[in-house]
Amino acid sequence: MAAPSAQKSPENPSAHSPQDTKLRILDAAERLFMERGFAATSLREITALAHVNLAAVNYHFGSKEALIDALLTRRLQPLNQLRLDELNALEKHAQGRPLTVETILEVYVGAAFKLDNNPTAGGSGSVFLRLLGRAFTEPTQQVRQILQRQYAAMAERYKQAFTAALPHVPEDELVWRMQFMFGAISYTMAGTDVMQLVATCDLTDSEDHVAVTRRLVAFLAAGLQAPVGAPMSLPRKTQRAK
Amino acid sequence: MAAPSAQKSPENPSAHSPQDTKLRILDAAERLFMERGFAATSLREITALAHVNLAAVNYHFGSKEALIDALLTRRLQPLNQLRLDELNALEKHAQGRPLTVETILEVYVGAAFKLDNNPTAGGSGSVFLRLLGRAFTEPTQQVRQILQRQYAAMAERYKQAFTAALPHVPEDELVWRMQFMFGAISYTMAGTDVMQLVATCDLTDSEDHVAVTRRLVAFLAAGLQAPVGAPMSLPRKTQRAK
DNA sequence: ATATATTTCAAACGTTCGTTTTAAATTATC
DNA sequence: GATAATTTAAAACGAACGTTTGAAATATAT
Repeated sequence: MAAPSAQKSPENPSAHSPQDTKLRILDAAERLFMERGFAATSLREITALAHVNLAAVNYHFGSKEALIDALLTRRLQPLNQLRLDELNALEKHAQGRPLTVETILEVYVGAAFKLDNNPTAGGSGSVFLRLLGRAFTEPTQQVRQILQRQYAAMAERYKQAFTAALPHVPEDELVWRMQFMFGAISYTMAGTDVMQLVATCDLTDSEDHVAVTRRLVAFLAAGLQAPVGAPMSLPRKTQRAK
Repeated sequence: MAAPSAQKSPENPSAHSPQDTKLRILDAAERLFMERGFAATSLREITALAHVNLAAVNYHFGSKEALIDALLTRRLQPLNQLRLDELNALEKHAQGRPLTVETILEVYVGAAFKLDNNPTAGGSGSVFLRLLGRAFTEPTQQVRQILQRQYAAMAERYKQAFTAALPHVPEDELVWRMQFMFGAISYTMAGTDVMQLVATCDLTDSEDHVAVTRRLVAFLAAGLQAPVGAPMSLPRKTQRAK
């Protein structure tokens, strides 16, 4: 049985508290899926990193697909629940007065970073956030369905909050702007610095978290609040439209 | 030899003008990579859709990796070249006066849709744009390198144009906002409507192109022009800042 | 028309994949 | 401490993968 020296790293083969096999698999899979994508990661790589037997995945989860499902759900469910709870709490505290766009955005973006330091992963850092950013562009119907299931209610709730905060923006326009918003956020979370313009900003560093959040919120708030109409034809300054 | 009945669809097995095998493979691969991703698409599926022999891929391109490279380059090179040319032409026409943010954005986004109706693909529609949106979050180092190579110079050129159009935005802030911008654009191009909020907006329809472009440009222009500093604390309306 | 180069084709290569199997080891229950 | 249930383990399954091969077919050049 060996002394339970309690080294929880998935890379440590010796320490193996009983029945944490599922967690070890989830953490290893999370990391490898983030680094290589779902299709390009084999169960053999996952079980090797987790130091468990190959058959353990099919025993504990049933299949590779079911593993992906469990992996996404265990993070997304608490994350989007937190987003709902904090928005509800803020609106309750505001007592009828509409929230500002910045406040809503800060709650939405901030929730991702709050759960990021979750001890569940044993310090897996922002691994899941980067995986999530990529999952949004995943072609497989399975992943798409999981994301839709996990995001539908939350997105509808935030759409409602944005509607109250942006009375001058019609619904169809708001839906598109939320689409743009999700894109900017997901892309930022994924940490794919397209052209190495941003040298090496480590999203794991919590100091960068608040700085990026501030920049992202300012950008998105201005975009969401942009004047509606036909800004295509305005020759120069569009600032004072409407 | 059969009568050259000139049916160019990759799905037609009968018509097979000599030496268009490479094009048939590229078009079929483009579509399947878009629908299922790079890793999840096999060469057998590609050659079956293209109605060519399995070995043709390795004969004409060398490997699956080289096929991906050729596939991305044949679209990205003209696209980003067009973006550069049109921006240069506009600045030349402006004769020293700085361009507006909207103008720059319209050129950048519009170029993608211009080349989209390219007859090269035999009417493949917006297949590549959706593939491109996903390629930006691709984990493989190979794809990352291709994108960096194709985007580096163009992004630097646009950064310069934005700097002139946004004198009040410091460089590090601009780099981040361009990052957000690329995210929103890529995500929109990928056509992944996260939560089916947008019912079924077909990006192939050219009428939607201009509408989406107008919305996207308005959103991004406002975001790029957002007031800098500490917008976190502003309580309500940020509209009339600066 | 003959010779040369290029392209196509069917078949097979060795490897790796997700999954299953069967037995051994471990844990829980009485 | 014996019995039952759960978990781990090594090995193998068939299928699908990217790639290679060598001969047949086609195009090109002389």
